[in-house]
Amino acid sequence: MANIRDVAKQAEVSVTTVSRVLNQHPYVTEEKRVAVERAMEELGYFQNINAIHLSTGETRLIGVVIPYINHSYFSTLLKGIADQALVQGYNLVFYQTNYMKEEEHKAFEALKQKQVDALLILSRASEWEAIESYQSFGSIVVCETASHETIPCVSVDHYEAFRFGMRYMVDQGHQKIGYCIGRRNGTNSKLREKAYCEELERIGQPFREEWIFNGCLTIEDGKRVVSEYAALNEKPSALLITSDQVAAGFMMEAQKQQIQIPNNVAILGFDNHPIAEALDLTTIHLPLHEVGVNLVEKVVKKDKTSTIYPFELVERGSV
Amino acid sequence: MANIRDVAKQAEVSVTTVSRVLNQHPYVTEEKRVAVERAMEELGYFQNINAIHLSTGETRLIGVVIPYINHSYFSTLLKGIADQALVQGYNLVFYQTNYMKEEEHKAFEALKQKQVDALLILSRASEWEAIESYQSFGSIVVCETASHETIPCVSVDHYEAFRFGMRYMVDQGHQKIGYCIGRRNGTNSKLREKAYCEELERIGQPFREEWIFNGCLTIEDGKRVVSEYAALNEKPSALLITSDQVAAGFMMEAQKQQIQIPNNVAILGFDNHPIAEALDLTTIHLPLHEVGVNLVEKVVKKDKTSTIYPFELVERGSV
DNA sequence: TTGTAAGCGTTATCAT
DNA sequence: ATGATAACGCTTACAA
Repeated sequence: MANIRDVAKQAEVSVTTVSRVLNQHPYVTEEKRVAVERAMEELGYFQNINAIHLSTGETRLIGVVIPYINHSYFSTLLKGIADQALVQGYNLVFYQTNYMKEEEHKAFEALKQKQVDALLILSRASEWEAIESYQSFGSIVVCETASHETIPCVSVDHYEAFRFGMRYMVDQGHQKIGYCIGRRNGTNSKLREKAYCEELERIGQPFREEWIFNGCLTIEDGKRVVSEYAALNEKPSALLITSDQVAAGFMMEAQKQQIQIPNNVAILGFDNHPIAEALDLTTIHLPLHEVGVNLVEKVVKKDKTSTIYPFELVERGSV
Repeated sequence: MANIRDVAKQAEVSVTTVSRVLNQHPYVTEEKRVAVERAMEELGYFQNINAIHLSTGETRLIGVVIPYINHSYFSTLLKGIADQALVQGYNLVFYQTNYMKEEEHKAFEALKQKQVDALLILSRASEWEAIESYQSFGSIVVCETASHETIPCVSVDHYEAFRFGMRYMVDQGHQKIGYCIGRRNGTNSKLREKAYCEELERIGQPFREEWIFNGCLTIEDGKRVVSEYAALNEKPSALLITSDQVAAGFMMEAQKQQIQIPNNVAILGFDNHPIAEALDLTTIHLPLHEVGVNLVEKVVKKDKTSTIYPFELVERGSV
């Protein structure tokens, strides 16, 4: 484990000179450079990155706060993040939180302790205030529709997307509309609930608690919803499902139970995951990969502005 | 940015004492502990983790080499890894490689430079020799069936699983069997090809290149294979598909094209992803979450042994 | 039980 | 162009 001093000694130069060739600074003669390079070779020298981190106060590491690491929505986002991190020469450290504030807190502390230069929060349980109090330790960007005064956000406009979905269903002649949501008390979800209520009001329909299916994240959840739906006395004729995975689970199970889509119930998914095309599921395309890319760009540039990405309806056969 | 010396001064103790309370060492009186804690409070002190890393030579970071971050097989593995890392108090740094040796090399260098304490290689393009040459810098575990002399491996027995799948198809009366594979030249894939050829020989069937579908990773690939299959003059009556995602893509597209499963072609998937149950896909269950957990346990314990996990047939309606 | 001081391996400032 | 030397902030012998 030779260090920079050993190399300097071996090459008969100062550590500064070694550091200079290491960092390709100008002002070092070809002669010395060669000597240093030979010494490094001979000693099998390599840099200790932690010493560099300590000295520079930078790590070129971005922390990513993510509830579930193998969830289709998040892993699409992640792909964009990872692709762009590669481009920018950053590495990623993952903090899988399961929406536990305690785990999110660990990520915040990592920023504070300079384990990472910056933080990307893909979804959160913590309050804005908690995040705000850590901003002085590094750049933080949140993947959320809500725009905060001082914390930059990048996301899709989930409120508008949902409202658009509602109107689309109404335009197709539906009045009795329910929906499936991942985590009802999440920020984006509250936005969607707001859009839902507003549209219901607009078309003069009552709010029916039992038409909101909560905890919908996976294919299995979609299957479960079919049973819940089937057990309903009064059934909605249309369902907005905020994840194509869940919608897919619903469709596959519905087929088994002879529930016809869209005849018995129309389905609108969100994401435009490949599974949607395979199942001929009408869905709202969300540019998640681009959001991921932008998240990294913003956090690296320390860009304090927020960006909202557009969504797009993809009409197929489920509505 | 107060440091440990500032705290020591403020509390009127030595830095060692501060370090002791920081690391909850014994041999520090309640009185001093309180004084130190007060000083830390007053100064808003927090540790700089890079200094700790430099000093201890440890980071409690595990590097994960992964080809694609949003691929169902890998993200299931990842979930197990992340869950266990949480338990063990390690964080994860991701090196998404797209199977580029150059990117894998970066991860190896990170280990060498002590950016991470250990490395988990979920799949690789690099040679064994390359990996071997980095073993002296930290614990490395590879997720692969092949057992290497000195490099510990944890995986499912892909050879046996595939062979079992072949025999199962044969037992169900199939003689004309093809298969879909992700990356034909991967280690696990070669093992599967070996099993394939051996079984073909056993039942006296010729090897048909055109019955091997390569590059099958996603739902879309499964769809594509349906077209390729449909275009075949002589068609296999059974297909082993080494990923449930691909199998799902195949099944959904097959249904559109009125190809009946299992009547026209029997399908056997691998993984037992939730999508398999939803589609009534017969599949071979691979305990990927457990593999992920074991990968972390092994790398943390510096356990040099290899472990192979059992698989299990899940019979449903596609064969 | 507490403290002094020597690392850990860099980078960066300031001379020369 | 090159080099001393002081940070960076912590841990850990060793001494007391």
